[in-house]
Amino acid sequence: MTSKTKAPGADLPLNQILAGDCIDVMNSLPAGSVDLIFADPPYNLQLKGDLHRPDNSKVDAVDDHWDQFSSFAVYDDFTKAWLKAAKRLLKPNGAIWVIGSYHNVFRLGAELQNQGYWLLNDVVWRKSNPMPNFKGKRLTNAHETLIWASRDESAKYTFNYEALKALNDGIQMRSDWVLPICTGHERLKDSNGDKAHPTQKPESLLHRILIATTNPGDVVLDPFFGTGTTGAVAKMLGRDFIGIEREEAYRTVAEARLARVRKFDASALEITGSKRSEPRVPFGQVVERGMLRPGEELYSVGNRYMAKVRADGTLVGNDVKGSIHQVGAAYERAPSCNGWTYWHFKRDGKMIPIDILRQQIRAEMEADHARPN
Amino acid sequence: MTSKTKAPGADLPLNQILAGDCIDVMNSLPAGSVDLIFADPPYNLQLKGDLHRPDNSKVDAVDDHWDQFSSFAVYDDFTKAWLKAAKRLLKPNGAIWVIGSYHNVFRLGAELQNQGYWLLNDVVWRKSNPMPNFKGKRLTNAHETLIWASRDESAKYTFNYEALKALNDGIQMRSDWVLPICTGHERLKDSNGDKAHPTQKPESLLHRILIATTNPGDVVLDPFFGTGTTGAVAKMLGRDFIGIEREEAYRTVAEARLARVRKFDASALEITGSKRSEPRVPFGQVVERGMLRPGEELYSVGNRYMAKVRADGTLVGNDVKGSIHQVGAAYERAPSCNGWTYWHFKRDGKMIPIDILRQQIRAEMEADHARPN
DNA sequence: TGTGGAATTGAATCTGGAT
DNA sequence: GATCCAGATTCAATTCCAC
Repeated sequence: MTSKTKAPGADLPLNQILAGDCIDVMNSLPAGSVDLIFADPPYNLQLKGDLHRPDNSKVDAVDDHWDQFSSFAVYDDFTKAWLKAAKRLLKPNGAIWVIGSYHNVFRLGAELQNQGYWLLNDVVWRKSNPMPNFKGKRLTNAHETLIWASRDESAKYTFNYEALKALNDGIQMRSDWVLPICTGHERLKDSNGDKAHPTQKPESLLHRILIATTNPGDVVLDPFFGTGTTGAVAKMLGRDFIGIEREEAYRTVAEARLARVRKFDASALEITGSKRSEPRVPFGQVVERGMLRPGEELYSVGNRYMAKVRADGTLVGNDVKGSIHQVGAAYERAPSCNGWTYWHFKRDGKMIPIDILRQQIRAEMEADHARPN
Repeated sequence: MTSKTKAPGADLPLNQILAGDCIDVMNSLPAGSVDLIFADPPYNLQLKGDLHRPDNSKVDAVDDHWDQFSSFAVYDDFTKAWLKAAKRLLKPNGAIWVIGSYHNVFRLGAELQNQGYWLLNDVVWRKSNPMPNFKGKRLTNAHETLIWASRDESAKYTFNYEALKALNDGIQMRSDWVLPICTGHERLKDSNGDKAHPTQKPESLLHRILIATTNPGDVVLDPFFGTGTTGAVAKMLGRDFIGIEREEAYRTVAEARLARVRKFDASALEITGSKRSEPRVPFGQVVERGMLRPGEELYSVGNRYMAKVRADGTLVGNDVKGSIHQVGAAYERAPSCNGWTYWHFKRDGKMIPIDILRQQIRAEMEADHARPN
């Protein structure tokens, strides 16, 4: 382990996991010594009873003691304190990433602003495989929010624009990132075979963050280190890290994990490869976008049947309601039907298949993806 | 314009644009009279003199000298005031949507929580055609954030789950919505041919919001009405609206726009409903009507368990007696069980779920209800 | 060893009406 | 307000297991 010429404090405990409360530990480190902070603080979930899936299995909820706060005021005090300690540690051109859900992220963002951090972007992690909403009472909670902020308005923060553009097939990176949640072999297990940490983040997320906003040799601090995803990716990418973790069980898992990591593991670079396939277009989008109006009549192939569009993107015909596919199948007494090619709308006396509209939407998406700059 | 019997205040100024400051106007309206609020508040922190404290005290100009902290405080005062006025207007089961970007949305969300609104989801509007980032210094700002919250934790808010699922081709709607920004003929122009409003929202966004969280006849308030997207979509979808707008120029454009809008057919506004709203059928009715006889045997899913029907509509199995749900739950050692789909009876050697019998009874009730007297 | 179907699982503020 | 209880409710990815 070499001391860094860039670092003001040569005594910086690099590439280690420090035990203890993150505020105390941060305050013990030299000011202005860290390039980037990644922080995944407790979300302050306020869960009531148990939640069961439709098959009656029980959801393994986040009920850990470290996520319990008695009020927003207590949570805000905690947030104020660690953000203040974090700011002191940042170099003048340093930056921070925080991640949260709607339970806590508004409080994080507001306090960042209050303390004079300068918000650069909010970034949405769109989960490709989120947990569904089992009770049908809300929207599927399919994303988390990250906030990227520099130490203050004058900071000359690091942003590797071209590297991110390259990661995104040559198109500039947007503020919404589609990445899968952490599952499979990447998900660390404890000795019982249960998940070692309830909220382990995927390496692909940290990979993108570190590629975007650090350079090799930078010092990355994670005050809520958990099972050490930040440290693992930092090590792979040739960045130095400092982890802080209060729970001994997490530290143990993280130490073992870090020992297994190899620097510049080429496979890490392939994690975020983009998949190109024809995107699914729900018929409802055609209605929402006003390409067809609720009440408008659609006609079947051969003009034998008619059905009307409803505001929720279903069709209603004679005694039949349902999707474009279901109503088509019912009329034809067929087990299935491709509604996109079956149904037509009239324009200037001509019958036009609704698939034209889907192609228009796809063309827009394609044009957007291919737009230069 | 008809007065609504549902509304507590028959003097509610429905389907109009009210001129004036939104806080003053909201405070002049009767409490508990609005089903849904959609709010797109200004997020300009440069405060071009258009924000003032609730007590109307003059705010020191911030355009001459950037003072971040005082400007946040002023913005927070403004947010507090209008959210408080909004909460007073909501019916007990009412809800609110607010939209913002990273400049203001964290302050909005935190204040919603502070005031006791109950956050239901944060929703990401993922723009399919955002403005690119020209300088290459940050990520393309390709989304805005909406927050959906009920008036308080106990509110029985409206959520048309099945309709949204239909809009999304049969898969439950997620918290990230991909919709294009408002362009083309939908984008309103002023007499110079310039865009009439800098942040006109697409009708598709309001369509989804109103389908999701209102029913026909509901009262929707927009305190920052602008060019009236909320009113236009509300009118199309058979909802009543109240708009508040301070700027005469926007009111003029909105009035003209609303005059052009036509309501959709009633049949087109019918949406896919929830099973919860179907009438409850006691299992005892199945026995009373002779569809199953006392003593008849029912078999569980997978044919593993058996129970006998008793004359009072309960079941008796091995050491278990009770409702179809209770006996099913006991056999499965599950916290609950839907007996209607769990139990099957035999006819001609085939296993048929007893839910078929419930559907027959419901169909009879339907036919009976529809029969003219 | 391959393949197809069943089982498992993930940061969750996840019911509602009658009594 | 607390309690009881009918009965409605899931998507994608991975792993496990039977054959």
